[in-house]
Amino acid sequence: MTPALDTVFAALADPTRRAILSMLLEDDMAVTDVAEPFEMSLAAVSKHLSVLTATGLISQEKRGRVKWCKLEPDALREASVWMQGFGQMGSIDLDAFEAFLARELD
Amino acid sequence: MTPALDTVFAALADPTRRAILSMLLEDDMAVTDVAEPFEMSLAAVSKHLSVLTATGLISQEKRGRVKWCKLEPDALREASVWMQGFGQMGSIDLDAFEAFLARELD
DNA sequence: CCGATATTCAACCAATTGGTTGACGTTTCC
DNA sequence: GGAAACGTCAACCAATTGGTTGAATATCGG
Repeated sequence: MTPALDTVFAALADPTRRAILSMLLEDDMAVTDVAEPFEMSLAAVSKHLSVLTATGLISQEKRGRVKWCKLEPDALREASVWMQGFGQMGSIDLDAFEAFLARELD
Repeated sequence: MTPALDTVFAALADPTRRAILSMLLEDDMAVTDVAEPFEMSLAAVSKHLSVLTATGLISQEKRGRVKWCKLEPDALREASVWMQGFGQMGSIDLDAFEAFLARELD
């Protein structure tokens, strides 16, 4: 089940949540470490992480007393495709785009 | 000035507004015509159009007594690029991507 | 077992959002 | 001039959001 566009875009509308996603691009992180750079309570960051988890943009796994946060970039897929329906990307052939990616990432 | 990611994503989070953008992909439309398919007041749709205008996703021009709404897909650019920083698209070279587009759209 | 660490829960609060209705200003047409 | 069409404004409302604080729950290390 791909996440609904509503919730994905709503999740991305908050700068704190976007920053968290960027941080997780580097590596998986514990909740406390995610919260460290932000000037808000740990509880607030915990809520943001709940939102991201609910939309599927991250996943959380508890190991011992620490809960690890992991980026789930696939959840961005549907939203990304939707956006590509507009503007310069309007007439891209998606298969050709895949092929391009395959070549590029080789 | 490219619109802030905050406002663009927030604008896209509402299904009515996304539907409006899709409609405008076909052609420019008057406010009344935009509102027609929706089961809500004209005033409500007018508000949605104000939000879209404020973020730069559409522009509005009044000619006579009708106000025309026009899609401004460039406003999606920044958000689209941001999203491309994640997932399968993580390591794309943007210049190569542009070149690919140029070839593709030729 | 005890204290420290990691995280969430619950209650609360102010601000924002998405909708309503009714009145209002323009422009058009007969 | 006057009615109808086009659209916004203003006031209001309920629900959601993003934050706070303080208490609660696990888990770890000595």
